[in-house]
Amino acid sequence: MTRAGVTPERLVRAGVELADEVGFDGVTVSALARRFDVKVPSLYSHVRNSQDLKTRITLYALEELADRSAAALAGRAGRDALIALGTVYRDYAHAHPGRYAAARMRLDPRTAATSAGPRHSQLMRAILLGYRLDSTDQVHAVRLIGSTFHGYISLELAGGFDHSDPGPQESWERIMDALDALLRNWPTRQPPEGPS
Amino acid sequence: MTRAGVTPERLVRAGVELADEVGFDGVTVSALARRFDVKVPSLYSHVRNSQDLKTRITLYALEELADRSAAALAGRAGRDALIALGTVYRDYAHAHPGRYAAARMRLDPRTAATSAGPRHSQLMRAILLGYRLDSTDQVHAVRLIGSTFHGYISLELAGGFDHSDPGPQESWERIMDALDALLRNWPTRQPPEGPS
DNA sequence: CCCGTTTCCTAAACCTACTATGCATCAGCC
DNA sequence: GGCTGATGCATAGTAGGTTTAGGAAACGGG
Repeated sequence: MTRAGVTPERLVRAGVELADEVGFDGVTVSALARRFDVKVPSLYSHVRNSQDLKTRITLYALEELADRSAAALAGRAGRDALIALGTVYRDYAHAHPGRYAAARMRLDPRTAATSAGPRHSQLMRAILLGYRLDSTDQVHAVRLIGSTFHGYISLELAGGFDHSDPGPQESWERIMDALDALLRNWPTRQPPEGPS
Repeated sequence: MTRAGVTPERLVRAGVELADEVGFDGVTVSALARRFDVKVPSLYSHVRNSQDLKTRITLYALEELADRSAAALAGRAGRDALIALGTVYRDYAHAHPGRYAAARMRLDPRTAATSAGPRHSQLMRAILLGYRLDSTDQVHAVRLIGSTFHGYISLELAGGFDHSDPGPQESWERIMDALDALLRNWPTRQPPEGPS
């Protein structure tokens, strides 16, 4: 009975790859045990339960995505920064759909606080430095950008743009343009009536 | 052995309610059988399998949401229409999170084509009649609006805005303002540099 | 009233999560 | 080199999910 060499770290790594192959929901203790050629209960020495496993995968994905975001944002501001961050998210979701799904899983507040989540908020906020928004508008703008990024990626991955004409890449670029224009010209309050 | 009176329609209705109570993922044939006080295999006379059940729930939710959207859009245009549609989506997601999740499930192309999905596209496009966009920009604008709506609702439901200050209602209103401003002033192409 | 259809059942095969428990192996110490 | 304790992995078993096969009982039309 030679040992398979299971460790929590290797489990998470394998879980991350499994997620990209079969989807985050397909990450089960059983599937992971098969991958290690080990019986299911053996994994419970290394991971508390299925939830714990998924949480670790989520934390891994959040870190990885935050690292890539930080790298992409270095030295960029305004429109460049906006597009760079959006592209990192979108590329990550395409290359690693399981990890992207994992990164969206809700964490309990205590775990979330020590995750890379706050780093993501920081980075998102950094984009706005290139645009002149007062501090209360910044929160709203961050939420708008986050919503649009996530919404677009989510719909695109779900195949929502598959059967209509302009490719998703073109729409993405136009939407980045639109967001940039919006941030440069953020409406002060209830905008006036009539044409511009 | 008095009959329980299970029909596909009643199953879907119950499944829809169950989804709102325990989440769309919690809709299982077993849970539904318990709700009807009937043994699990009995349901397989009325529904092909678990996937079929979920598809039917999705179709129901898509219809219902399209009906509400159409009602809300009647007689409205431009900014009013934009906010009305967004509010319908968001209110629906809050009141019926399970149905909203169901409505986002991917359908196979054949089923999708006969679903209320196309109606949703139509309604979304109708909003843009109040704004002057050329037809290629319309597709991009529809995708932007859809992404932002879905992204915001998704993040809000996932608790993403729970632990920071301005309430989600305020951000939502400001984002509707921003979208309206953007649509009234849609950037023609790569926008010029420099301040506005 | 009786027969066919429908509705629901039991039984059983197979998946996943998880717990309890036990044995084998490895590291370190004498 | 052999003992000892911690660790790695296994077997066994509970519990709940999906699904198929086949059978009995209720309902409804002739």
